[in-house]
Amino acid sequence: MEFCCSPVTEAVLDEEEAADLARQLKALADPVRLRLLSLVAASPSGELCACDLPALLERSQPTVSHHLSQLVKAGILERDQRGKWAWFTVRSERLSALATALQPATT
Amino acid sequence: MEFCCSPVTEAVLDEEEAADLARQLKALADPVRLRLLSLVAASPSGELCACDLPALLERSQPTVSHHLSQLVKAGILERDQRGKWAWFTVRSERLSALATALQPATT
DNA sequence: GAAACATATTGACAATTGTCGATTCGAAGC
DNA sequence: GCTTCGAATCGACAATTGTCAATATGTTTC
Repeated sequence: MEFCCSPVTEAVLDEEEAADLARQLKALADPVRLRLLSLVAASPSGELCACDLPALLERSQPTVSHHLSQLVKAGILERDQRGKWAWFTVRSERLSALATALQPATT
Repeated sequence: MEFCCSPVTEAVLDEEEAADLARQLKALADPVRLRLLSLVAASPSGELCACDLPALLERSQPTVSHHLSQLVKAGILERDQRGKWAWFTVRSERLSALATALQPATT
């Protein structure tokens, strides 16, 4: 599963490209996950401990864990286990690839 | 409902921004709608008649109509009724705004 | 206005999703 | 090895979604 996809406005997506891009966009298309992402991205150190997220997001620990794994599975967040805590960072290049896929052609 | 949102990586999204951005991304997060979008965007004239879409997408007419209205409601496509046919164009500025919302900070 | 045809709406249904409580897994420290 | 505590998984449930067949709406032409 590599960096998907060429801009949607450039050429007609085939079924596979469309499915792949849809899968990644779906991972982002949830308010809790978007806030989660922005919390990690905007944190001073660029990383956040999972332990702080239930309070910040006002969701239960299992729910937060579920959303975290969705974002990791989609390649948007990266998980790093340090001792008993799990830390998360944004994979900017993946986010950037998605932004490019949506960017209209520079015509 | 205006152009949403500032980049997710720039500042922590509040609930409302997150919900609005999620709503728009959700409109894109489907393979049929992504192919639909790319068909319209990549068409030589920049527009496409709804009448051609069921065949191109291999979906029933009601299903295509459903997806079209999702994209229009999200502000990503624009509908133009000309006689008995409905023509669709991409609202590039909206797509561009979404791309910007995902673009990581230029750090 | 009646017929023809393009598109939207309705109704139904299976599949997926977001959520939480309860439980399990796993790593540190004793 | 046992305890502690952070995080993942399980089970359940309501809500949403993608799909199509059937029907309705709207526009053009006769």
